[in-house]
Amino acid sequence: MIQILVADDDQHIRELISLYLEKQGFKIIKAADGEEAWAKMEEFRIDLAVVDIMMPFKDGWELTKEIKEYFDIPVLMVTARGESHDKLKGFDIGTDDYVVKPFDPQEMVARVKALLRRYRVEANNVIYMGNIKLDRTKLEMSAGETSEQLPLKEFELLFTLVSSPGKIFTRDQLIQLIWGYDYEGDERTVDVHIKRLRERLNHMKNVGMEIKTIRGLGYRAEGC
Amino acid sequence: MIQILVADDDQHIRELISLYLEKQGFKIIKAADGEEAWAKMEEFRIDLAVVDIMMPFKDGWELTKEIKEYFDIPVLMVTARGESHDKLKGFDIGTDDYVVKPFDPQEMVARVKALLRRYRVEANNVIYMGNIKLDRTKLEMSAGETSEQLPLKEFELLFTLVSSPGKIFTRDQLIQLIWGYDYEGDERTVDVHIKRLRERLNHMKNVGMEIKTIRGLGYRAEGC
DNA sequence: TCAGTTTGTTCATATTCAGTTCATATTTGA
DNA sequence: TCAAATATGAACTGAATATGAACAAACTGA
Repeated sequence: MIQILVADDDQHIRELISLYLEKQGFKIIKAADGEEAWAKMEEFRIDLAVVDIMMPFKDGWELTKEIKEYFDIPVLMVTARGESHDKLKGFDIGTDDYVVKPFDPQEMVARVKALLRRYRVEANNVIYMGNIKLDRTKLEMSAGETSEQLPLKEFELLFTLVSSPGKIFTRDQLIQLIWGYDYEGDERTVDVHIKRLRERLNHMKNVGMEIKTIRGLGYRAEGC
Repeated sequence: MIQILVADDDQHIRELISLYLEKQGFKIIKAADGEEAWAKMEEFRIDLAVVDIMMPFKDGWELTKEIKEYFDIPVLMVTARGESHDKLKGFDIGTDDYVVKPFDPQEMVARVKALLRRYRVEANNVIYMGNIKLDRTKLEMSAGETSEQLPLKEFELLFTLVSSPGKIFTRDQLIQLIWGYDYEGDERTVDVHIKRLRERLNHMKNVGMEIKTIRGLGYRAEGC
């Protein structure tokens, strides 16, 4: 069951949002201000948060910042008209998308679904990073219109890195995870696969990510 | 607030465990069988699960496996005497620790705390000082919007200093801690790394801390 | 079955850069 | 003021990584 936190001090809007989302089969946890919203975040396992900017006690910026710091979930912000300047600020602190009041409920629902789709490790076999999509069932990497099938090892390597963006993997860890603990071969094999992956990522333009070398440690996937 | 799931079909044991854990200030979410436990996992944000092996509908193995697949939390299993063979199986699927019935509630509490500590410590790869944040998994230093990746030695040096703010480290101590006791090189190497760190900290504005020289002794991290 | 292709690994070599050293300047405290 | 400690800039070096190519193994389709 997907659970969504709706934080808005205006009861009407709160109910409106909840109504439409419930119709989609989501379970809604409601909060009337920022403090309450944070309390609910701590209590419930939340998949996505819809956050109004203007709220008593703790405003939407503050709340979103805290959510992003402690949870790895998408946040949809609700802004009033004329707060457009703030939008940037919102994205900086990790908002994923926003709607402007008054908004079309259908559009809001669409955005929520898009965010869930984007964030979801769809059936654990599809993950996203930057502009690329990795489909494990097809060993396929795609970006925009182009897509390409990768050799098994290369795919697994990329998939592993992308499954924890930012995390540094040592060669040893990668070998354990992909080749298995009893692999006898050379650690440098990883380097070669990394090189080939980089070539592919270069040929695909606008991938929005790269594999970075952490000298002395290993590799990591990084947005760019 | 730390929230713990207690899954046991025996009401007495469930209450016993809950009682002792509540006394420690934890919030307890209770479940009487595996299915219910999973439902609670989905509903609440759980920090740790205490799981009995023998449960109706979905046994402890199954439950633990699912928990481990979808959540990154420690699981303490409760086994009946004579299930010792199964213990291994339990560890295979990712149990972190177990107690054997009948158990000493004090011991159970101790194990829960140890698990929380262990998991926290492992999450202790991030420390803060002033306005900077140091993420050891990424070798990353960030302050506000900007962040930067440091070379290994520089990072370890900064991390060491910041992990005990105010404490004076001699060059010798730093070398022992970072380079190892068998380092043969020059003590002055520390100075150079300190210098480079200071350059970085200067370029980052508003870091809220500095590395101070204690003439004749060494260095320390200081708020400012 | 067999040539042709793809994938995975190894190896030899080129390149890079973090870490160190060193020479010199500056600061500090008595 | 002076000697000792520390800061600084720059050059060096070697270990780590990147790269190109060759080889081996597995797979493909006729």
